[in-house]
Amino acid sequence: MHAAAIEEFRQYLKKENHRITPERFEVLDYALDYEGHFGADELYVKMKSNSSNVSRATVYNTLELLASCDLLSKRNFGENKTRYESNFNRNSHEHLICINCGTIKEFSEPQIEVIVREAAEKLGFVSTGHSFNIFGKCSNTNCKQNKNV
Amino acid sequence: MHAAAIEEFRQYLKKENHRITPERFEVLDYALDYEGHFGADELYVKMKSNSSNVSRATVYNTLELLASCDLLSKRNFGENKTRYESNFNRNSHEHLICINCGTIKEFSEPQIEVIVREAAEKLGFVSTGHSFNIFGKCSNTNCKQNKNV
DNA sequence: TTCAGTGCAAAAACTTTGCAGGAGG
DNA sequence: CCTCCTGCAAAGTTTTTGCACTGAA
Repeated sequence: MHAAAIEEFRQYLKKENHRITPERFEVLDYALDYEGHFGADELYVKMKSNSSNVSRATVYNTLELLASCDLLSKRNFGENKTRYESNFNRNSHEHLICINCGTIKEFSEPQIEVIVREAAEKLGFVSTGHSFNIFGKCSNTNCKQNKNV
Repeated sequence: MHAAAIEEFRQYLKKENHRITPERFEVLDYALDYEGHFGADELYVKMKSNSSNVSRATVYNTLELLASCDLLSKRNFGENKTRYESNFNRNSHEHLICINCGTIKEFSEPQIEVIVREAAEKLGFVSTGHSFNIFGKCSNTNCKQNKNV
């Protein structure tokens, strides 16, 4: 299924002297299968409900590792919880978030890479990533109702 | 001291039918005096240590109001806590965050407003704001040490 | 064999909520 | 005088930590 991602993760773990454990690959599997953005606890609950017995601590720890090796991206849309999304076979993109219903849309804008590079250089940073979120109100008719962010 | 901001806040409260209470202006005062970005709880602790007796709930509530009327901006730098910063007499700006020591630098880039406008229009959103954060490593020599984000 | 990784539960950090009393309009 | 706001503490949410045990190398 996610053979390429699994291989990439395995090599990363090896290189960084982290142990290769079945739990870690189980988390990877669930993470890549998740549609859209997810929180660590959400993933943990989903795994539990599928009768996995991976612990909460392991899920949190593994997601951190997966973000370190760029298989996942860490996001934060202003709800004080960390969200992740799969990077696998995806291009860089930015987010538009509806402040009423929580709908998240994506867009790409090549110019942003240039801005990142120039700002980092000017201020003496080595950039490792960025997040660009636009907040607003979407055109969805029954928008107010579904507070399902 | 912050006469103009106080007046603006007063008018906002009136317009929105919120009551005008001394506690709210006390929070405003501390918020505008705060150097840089701060969390709600940080401000509460600071006020307590200055023997203010405004409650935690009131601080959280008032900061929300101050963000609604644009005297403060709400930020989130990926630490799962809401941060605020004074907007008063400040131009729009973006942030560069050091992932080691938490140093935050600012920069401006007029092009970003254009990108925001175009993306919102294309996806049918009415934009109410944006956040653009670049993460990276700063050039500070003793950077690893001070984890004082 | 060794120690990083795991499961579990408890603690921590930040925020929200419920309630009773008090003050703004 | 009617409620909105306040203070307080308790509860809620998400994440981290401590500890003893297990299993990868």
